[in-house]
Amino acid sequence: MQSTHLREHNLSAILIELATASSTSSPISRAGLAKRTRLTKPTVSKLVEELVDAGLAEEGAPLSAGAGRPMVPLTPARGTLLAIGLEIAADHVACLGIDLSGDVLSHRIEYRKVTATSAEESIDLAAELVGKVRADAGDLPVVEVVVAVPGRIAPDDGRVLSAPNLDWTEVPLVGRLLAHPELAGLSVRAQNDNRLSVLTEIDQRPGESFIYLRGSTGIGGAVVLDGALMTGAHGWAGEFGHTVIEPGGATCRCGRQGCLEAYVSYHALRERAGLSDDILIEDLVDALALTRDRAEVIGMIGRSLGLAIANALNVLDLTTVVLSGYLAPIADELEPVIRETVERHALAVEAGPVRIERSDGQVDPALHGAARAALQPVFNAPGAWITRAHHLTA
Amino acid sequence: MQSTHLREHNLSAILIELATASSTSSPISRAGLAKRTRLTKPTVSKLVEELVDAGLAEEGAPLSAGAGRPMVPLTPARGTLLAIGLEIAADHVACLGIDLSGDVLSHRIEYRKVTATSAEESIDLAAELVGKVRADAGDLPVVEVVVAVPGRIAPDDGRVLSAPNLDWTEVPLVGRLLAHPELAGLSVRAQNDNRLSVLTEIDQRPGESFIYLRGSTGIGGAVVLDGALMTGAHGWAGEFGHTVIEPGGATCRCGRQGCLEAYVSYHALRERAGLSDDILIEDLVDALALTRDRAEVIGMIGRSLGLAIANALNVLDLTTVVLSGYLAPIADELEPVIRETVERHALAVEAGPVRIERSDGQVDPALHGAARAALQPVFNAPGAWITRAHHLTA
DNA sequence: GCTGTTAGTAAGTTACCGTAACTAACGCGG
DNA sequence: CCGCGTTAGTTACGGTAACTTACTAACAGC
Repeated sequence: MQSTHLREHNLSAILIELATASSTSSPISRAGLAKRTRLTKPTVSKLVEELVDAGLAEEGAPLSAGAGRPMVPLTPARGTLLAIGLEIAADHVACLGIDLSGDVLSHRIEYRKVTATSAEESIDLAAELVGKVRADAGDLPVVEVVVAVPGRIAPDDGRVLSAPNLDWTEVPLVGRLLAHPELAGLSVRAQNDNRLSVLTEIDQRPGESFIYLRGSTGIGGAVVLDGALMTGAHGWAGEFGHTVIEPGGATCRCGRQGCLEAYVSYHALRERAGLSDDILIEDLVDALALTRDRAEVIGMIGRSLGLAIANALNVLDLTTVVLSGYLAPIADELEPVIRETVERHALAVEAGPVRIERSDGQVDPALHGAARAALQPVFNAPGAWITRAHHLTA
Repeated sequence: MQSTHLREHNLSAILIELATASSTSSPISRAGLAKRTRLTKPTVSKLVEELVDAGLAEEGAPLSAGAGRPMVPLTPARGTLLAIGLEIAADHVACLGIDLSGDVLSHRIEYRKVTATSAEESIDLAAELVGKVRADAGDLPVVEVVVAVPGRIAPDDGRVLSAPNLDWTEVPLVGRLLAHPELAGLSVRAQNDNRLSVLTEIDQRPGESFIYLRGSTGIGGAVVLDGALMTGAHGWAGEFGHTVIEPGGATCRCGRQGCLEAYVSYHALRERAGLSDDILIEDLVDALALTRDRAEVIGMIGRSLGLAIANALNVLDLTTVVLSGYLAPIADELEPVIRETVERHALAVEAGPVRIERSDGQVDPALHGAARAALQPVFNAPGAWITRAHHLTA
């Protein structure tokens, strides 16, 4: 490592610590940061000064806590920069602008059947929303734009390879977005919506390791190790949807047999119960419970998930599972079934209890996750951002 | 990070780069190290000088390669320190002493049925072997002693919780080793033998990500991400032996049903074919082929492994699988069967080919891995080792 | 022998962080 | 109400690691 990078590293460590502290517990002081980062007080003071000057951190009013001089609480600055999340989903296009503190500066959403229009129209609409959000926020410097798409994305150029729920194949998403004046000169990245959803969960559980399972039209997921999202060779580590839970079992839409999604995805559950496709994902379980015994429905979903989870736990040796999407509302019902199945199959439980928890996430985790992902450059390299922002405003 | 740690970090980076370069390709020069580590030439020169002075690196004779001044090749020093690996297996106790270059300075092995004697006797024998190896190597400063045990180990105090193949339960292995004069004052750690085996494979594939499967009495394994062994919450991430490949299937020794080990472990295969337990692990497949069609045997093993591998690949999104232990000699036969099973079940193959490879590892990977693990402190903190070694010799 | 090229060294500078000692601002107890 | 202990934060200074620039060393090819 070069000595120049040392400062950047420490600056980043301080800013991250500052953000996690003020989101999980209370604001933190310079002295507190010094303890956490193991840097000395003068060093922290100097770096914090730089962050405050650059509009990345804010001092609050001195706060007394018992004896001693009151601390000056530090928080991530509000309203000084803009990180933009975009979401293109089957039934809506949305744009969210947040600042470094995570506060929402603007939220624009347009409901429409994306499948009913061309991909180009949807992308143009998205670009339009970005323009409105930028205007709402008062033309703050933009860190990055991250787009959430329910499909597979080429890691090199942000091409959407395939997004079945949008009826998209080979759509040059990022390329077309960049062509719009609203996004000219910005850094734009595209990511799978499931992988972005988990970022909001990582915010809630800093530094933890867990398996994330999200039920939507399919079953998405991710693996988080020590607070870092695992990518894998092609960027879909933790996509549990096509884990085989029954060799030679039911045929899945992917053509294989016995996949998890062949049993507990929205489409599989709906079709096997003979329900119409007008039914909303979040109402699915309630609707199924009308046709059959609710315990039976929950049992079936829980056992299928349990098998997939058990194998994942065996391979990864983790102890926490977080249920999200349409699984979150029924997490408490599912928990005993999943637990029983996991304990029957997973070796890991011998070492201690497995925790199956409900995600208490945002309304739209993919959109929020995208916006949060768009903040990353600032947290990873505050110094670089400071010089960049300086050039942008000058 | 503190500025004091910067030097240690760079020293470590240089030493590691030096070791990987001289093991994979040819020796490397100061200028080459500067390019790889992105440090400047003067910085590298200074740090290399420190390594050479401390007996961690060696200069070779100048070597001309085309135009320009010939480079001075640098290699890890040989014969200046001792890292000790111990192995306690069902039929032998072995000790291996290597230096920083990986050269074997001494190898002592005693064949005996460890189950036939008490745990204490075996540990005493191991300590004795350590003494001999230290004498063989000429009383060099010892970095660390790492013990490979086929069982579960308490991470805090090196107690063996259970080692079925040794008939051990609750054996204070590290504690008793430390009580011997041959190991007085040394740093001693115990680790599972499968997890140590993979270290030799990591040496062969620096920086790669892969799944490692080792067939011995059970099916052990590990997950390697970017050259780093994944640990998991309890240190057994990648233990594929108890992955469920057939819900409600054959009963395993662990009490669960349908585990991989219930199908393709040494004991499972041997017992189902009605063979005696005198048969060696490496001869098992040949012996099975006498009772049945060889293709049938290979097919059965391959399909079972394939299911477990497919699920692991789905979860981890990796592309390389390395077969080791008794699986290595038959890897070429297994490959088509595993490939076919994996391609039928794994989603990851859609993005590219899955490579199923044979480990061309050492004769005794666990022992070599243990010795290599005992080198780690030097690579991780060369500066700390230098001052420590200075104290030891003074 | 000249030139271009690559390896390595030397001297001086920059810059980051740590140490030590200070001031600031509080609560508390006499 | 005034010191005293305590915690927060700053100032001044020094050490040290790495970078910059400029050099020498040693080769190949013409």
